[in-house]
Amino acid sequence: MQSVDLGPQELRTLVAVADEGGFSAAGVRLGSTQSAVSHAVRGIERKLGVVLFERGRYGARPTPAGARAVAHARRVLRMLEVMVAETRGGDEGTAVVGGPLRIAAFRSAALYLLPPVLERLAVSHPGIEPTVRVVREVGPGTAGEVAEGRADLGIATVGTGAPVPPGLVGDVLLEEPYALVHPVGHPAPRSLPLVDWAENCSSHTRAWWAAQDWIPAATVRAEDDGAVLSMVSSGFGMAIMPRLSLTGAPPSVEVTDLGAERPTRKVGYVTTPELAATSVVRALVRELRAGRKPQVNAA
Amino acid sequence: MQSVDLGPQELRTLVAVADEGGFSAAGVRLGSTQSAVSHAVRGIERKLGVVLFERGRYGARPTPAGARAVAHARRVLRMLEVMVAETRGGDEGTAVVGGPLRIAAFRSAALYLLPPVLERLAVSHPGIEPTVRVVREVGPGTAGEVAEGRADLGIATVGTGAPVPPGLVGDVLLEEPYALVHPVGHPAPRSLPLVDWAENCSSHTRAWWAAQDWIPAATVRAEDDGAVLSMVSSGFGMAIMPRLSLTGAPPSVEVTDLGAERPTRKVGYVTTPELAATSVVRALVRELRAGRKPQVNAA
DNA sequence: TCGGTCCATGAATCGCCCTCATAGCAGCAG
DNA sequence: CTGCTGCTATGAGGGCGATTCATGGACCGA
Repeated sequence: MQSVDLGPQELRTLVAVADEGGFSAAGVRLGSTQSAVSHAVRGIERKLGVVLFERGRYGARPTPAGARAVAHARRVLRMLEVMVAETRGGDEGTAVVGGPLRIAAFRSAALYLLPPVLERLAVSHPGIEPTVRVVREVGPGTAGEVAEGRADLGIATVGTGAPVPPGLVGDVLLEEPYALVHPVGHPAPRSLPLVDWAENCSSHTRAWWAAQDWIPAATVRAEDDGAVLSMVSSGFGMAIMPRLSLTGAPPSVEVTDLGAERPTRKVGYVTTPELAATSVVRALVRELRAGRKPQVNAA
Repeated sequence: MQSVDLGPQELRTLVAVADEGGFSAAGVRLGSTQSAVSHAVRGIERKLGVVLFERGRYGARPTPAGARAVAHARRVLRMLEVMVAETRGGDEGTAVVGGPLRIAAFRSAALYLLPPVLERLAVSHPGIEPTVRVVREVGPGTAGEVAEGRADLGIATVGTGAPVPPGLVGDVLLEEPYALVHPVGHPAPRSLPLVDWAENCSSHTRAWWAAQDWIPAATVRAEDDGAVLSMVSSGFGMAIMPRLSLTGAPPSVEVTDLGAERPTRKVGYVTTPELAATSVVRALVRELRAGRKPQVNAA
């Protein structure tokens, strides 16, 4: 109960096992051996008094307690990194802030919303090295990536319920309208099949659809919003898409506003509480907010 | 530049040196020796490439970089604690939350605002062991305690400017009026000397004083609000005090409302972003908010 | 100059963590 | 059933980092 002390190497071991799905692979990843991993995991489990991984012939899977431990481990490791970076760099404001910054974003945000923001960030804070990872906004989505410690900040669509998931912090950046998109010059676009994609959270548009007096002739599913747009542009169908996904729309499609009652969705950022206080994340959030107004209007 | 790995013992060493103000005392606190501390600090400084403490004959004082490192170290250590606790205990909600909870509060909050809240907390979460430390609300005050990692949550008077200091999170719990307090039955209380105390943030009352057409005959300073009240009750003078400080006022004093234009002050809680996500802190905040309305009315 | 308080330093030591080698276990193919 | 191929578990031994002990140096005040 006293010697519960988890060192960075132990934390890294937990993360590696969870990521690699097995002790042997984790050993390789850590540049160490399977035996070391086995010893370490057993030691940690003994210290905590909890079984963290279910061992099977196919490797190791985290138990519920193990999953919690891994998520915390990732965060603590990240904090240690940040601590080193912020201790070295002078005081925020008087000196350079730098280091890696892992962003998780859904496809259209990564393609159209982030680039100008990151450009400004590169100017104001050249030391920061952002990496953007595109994540499907289904299930836990980008917020899940952040909660699991795999990303520092996520760009997420915020649902109608809680603005951010419990245990995380964040804010809404912009509210964007959905619009009808169809092949340019088509005489009766509403007669075309509706193209939809898995990520498209129908909760935003459901109320609007219910109020409509027409239903689409057919519905086809595409891989993602980019594919949807490409199908529409080739004349195959029409779609109801958020403005952000229409940023790079080719001239072969026409975008029609849906009027006053059009559905909208909110896009925001999510981060962990401990990272929200760090200067790298703060810098990015500042640029995100700075781009807020223009983005909304430009949409 | 690669092997930068700070273990829990090293982090604890940093914290101990900062707290104790010297290597020798830190060694004692850690149950270890001065030599170990010296070696450890030197090693950390070499790893980080930064001098963390100024050594002098009087001991060791943190450099600016050292202060940052210490603050981060406290937070990381706390995160490790939380990690252990939340990994062991089942999922929040399905299992008991428990463990120590360090609260910093100014005097009157500790005496009158917290007790009923902690009582409810003890009922709803018997596993939590709160400790309350009374902190002078001057300089960094309770928020400083939280920022420095010496407390998990602080009860603070929120100034007119930012609701919470940068890097921290929190919210306002109640807004309470100031009132005139004087010896019971005194014919002309305003002719008595005004008793004031160092903690009393005059920014709340300054505007009100400026609008008054009388000034006190004299001003004397007392140690704290308790001493002020005691001086007033013994007939020595009168005072302008927030309601919270008047909760336990004896019958020998009389409280007079200051009317519609009376000054008020806001009282809130402050915590670090990473602790705000913790189940223990969340439990306390829930009880604090639950007590909000009744407290305002009862005041 | 002495006695006290600090921190610094070098060599010896202790303990932890890792490696190596090996064992155990489950599936699968013959 | 046997041998092969993934896994993980385990015990013995070694290396290296952390701690200690003993000492030295700097500074201050009496």
